[in-house]
Amino acid sequence: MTVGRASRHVSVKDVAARSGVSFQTTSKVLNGGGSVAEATRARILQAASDLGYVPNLQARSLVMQRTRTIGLITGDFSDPGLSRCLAGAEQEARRQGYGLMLTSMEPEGSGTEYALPAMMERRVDGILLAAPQMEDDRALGHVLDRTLPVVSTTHIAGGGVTTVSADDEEAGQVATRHLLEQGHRLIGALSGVRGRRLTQSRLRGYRKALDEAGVESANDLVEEGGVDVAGGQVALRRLLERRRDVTAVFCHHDLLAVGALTALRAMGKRVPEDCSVVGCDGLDSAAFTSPPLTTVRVPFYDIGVEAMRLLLRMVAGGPTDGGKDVALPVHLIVRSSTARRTGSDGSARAPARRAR
Amino acid sequence: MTVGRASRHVSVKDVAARSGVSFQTTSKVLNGGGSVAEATRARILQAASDLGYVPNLQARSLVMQRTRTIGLITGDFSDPGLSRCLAGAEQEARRQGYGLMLTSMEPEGSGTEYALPAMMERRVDGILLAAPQMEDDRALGHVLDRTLPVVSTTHIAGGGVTTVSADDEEAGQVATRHLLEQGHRLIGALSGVRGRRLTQSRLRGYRKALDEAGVESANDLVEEGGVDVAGGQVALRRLLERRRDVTAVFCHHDLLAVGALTALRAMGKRVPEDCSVVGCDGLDSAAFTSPPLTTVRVPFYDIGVEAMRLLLRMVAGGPTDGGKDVALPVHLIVRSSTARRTGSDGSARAPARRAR
DNA sequence: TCACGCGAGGCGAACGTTCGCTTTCCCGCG
DNA sequence: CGCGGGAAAGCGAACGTTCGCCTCGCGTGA
Repeated sequence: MTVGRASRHVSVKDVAARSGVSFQTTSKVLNGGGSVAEATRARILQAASDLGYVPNLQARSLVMQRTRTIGLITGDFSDPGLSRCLAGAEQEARRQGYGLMLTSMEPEGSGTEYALPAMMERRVDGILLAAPQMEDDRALGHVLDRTLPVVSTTHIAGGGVTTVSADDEEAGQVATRHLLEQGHRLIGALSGVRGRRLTQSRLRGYRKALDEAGVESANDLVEEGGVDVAGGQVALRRLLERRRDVTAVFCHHDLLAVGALTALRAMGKRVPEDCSVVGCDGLDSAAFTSPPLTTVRVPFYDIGVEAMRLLLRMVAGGPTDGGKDVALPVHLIVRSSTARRTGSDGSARAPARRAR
Repeated sequence: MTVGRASRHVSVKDVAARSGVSFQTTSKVLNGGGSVAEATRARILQAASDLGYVPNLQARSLVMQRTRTIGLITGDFSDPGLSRCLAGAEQEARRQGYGLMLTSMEPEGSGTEYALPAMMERRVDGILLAAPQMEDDRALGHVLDRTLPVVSTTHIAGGGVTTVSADDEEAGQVATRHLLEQGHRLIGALSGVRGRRLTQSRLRGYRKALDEAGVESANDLVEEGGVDVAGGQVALRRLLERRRDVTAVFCHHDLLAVGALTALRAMGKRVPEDCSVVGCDGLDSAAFTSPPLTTVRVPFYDIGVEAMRLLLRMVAGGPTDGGKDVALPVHLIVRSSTARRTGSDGSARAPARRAR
């Protein structure tokens, strides 16, 4: 039950008054600069702690022309991958003593008009973009102030923006190779949202692996699954309607794979005996599907850390090598949703290796 | 390839110079205050837009003594529930024109020493706490400046902090009642982290429902499952070792339920024929377990919205009715992991009602 | 003895705003 | 014709810092 307005914050002047020096001297002490007698230093420090002095970063930023704050523009953080990435970014920023201004955008992409101005008004030192849905938002890429350091975890329309992400082509390739090694020759794919860079890369990896092995990579082997489990279900159905002889499916992300798993079960097909399924992303939950999902682990957390690290380096005045693209390695996690291709009998069960 | 440091930001003085008035007049126009001739107003506005003027919120905050910024202290946002809640809070803050300073804390609870000062230095107008792991952090509750509006989504040790959360007791009660209605009489529970308020509330609801029905609620019917799927698996095993005649289990959250599901399958038990399972939280993924999980939906998003709304009301100077507790309603979602208790034959399959 | 140097601290300005008060000017009314 | 009043704009101060430069006084070397 607080009564009135908060009592005024204590400022450096208050501390100065209490220790009998000018406020500038106080400032010196509190930032470790200048030469101050040991006695007065101690007196000031004491006064500051007595009064519970908390420096005002607003004022400091005003004169320093930097806020030690990074703007974080993100999409939907219910997305497990994104939120891992955010966690990494946040932790790294914190480690380096930076604050984070958070804005998210609606799935439909609205919010750009709000997010950018909000960050600019607050004079953030740099911007970290982690919003897949705005990779083709031309306005954004255009509006983005070129003088402000920016790093993105997705490709940005205008180009020229530094990017940190996973090696998505490799991901597609690794997943597909795994299926090929298991003897599969007719391998379908459930893709993510068609237009996205991410989707294109994973698709490219998939095709590359097939080509390497001299195996068919027809267009009607890939079906767009979109973004969620339900999308995976209908995509798998459609794929199997067209090509019922498919023995393995590469899903562009784990949610699609979950959809595929449930759809297959509903159709009375056994996984992996009748059809192998491999996912991508390596969500925690993928370890607990039935059967546990073989997937390609994407280091979301590290992407966040690395992106933030790069951004802060740019902020600190490092070389603004615009448009540099960093790709982090991925790796396969073999569980039990994939197995050697069998003849008509479903005898061979155990997959090659296993991991958690 | 940007060359030097960013060219100075354009300030209200620059705009003033360009339109031939004093900067104070410019300020007047830009905030809509005071009386200014229509002609000059237009001229100033034009100049501002020509120059691409962006107001400096730091400076404004300095004189206004408010930042229009809320500090958000959160736990692990990989937690789907938490991240939904954050999404709600973010959206509501944005809607009301507030910015968000984000800090998260490590699972072990470290970070408090960092988070609070970081927020105070930046002079946030209020703090939204959404970090389950620090509900028993005495230091926090104590340190928390009583003059600063604070709302939390979990109980805070010191007390006196306004709280917005779900009606967790009701959740436990609803879930358990559902099982009772299905004819179950020996109902186990897999609890969350023992010490937590949340766990205690759900447990209380569970016991209340059992008592109402005059059914046994022995202590050895509840097993601590902790926080993740793996925890759910071992907890279920332990529970069934002790009481193998249990026909239904109430899990304190969906991850535990997933663990229970996989453990039951591994033990060769069918769900729901041999054992019904009901979860809690209503995560999206619960719709895609096998079988799809009956669960109690917790309105995480709304909790975020409501908490932020309340906080902003306090910030705006509304009554600081300290320690008020808001509990949002929950509701049952019936899927196929629960069914009527059967005799020894597993004939009755279809659950009462279904929903997605 | 005197100038010089240096340690300790103060002073003024600047950062980009908002806000209240004053000045100027013009118009209308008594 | 004089005066009050209101619209339009300017001015000064304040918010809480940092920073460069100045001043003071004391010890020291020539």
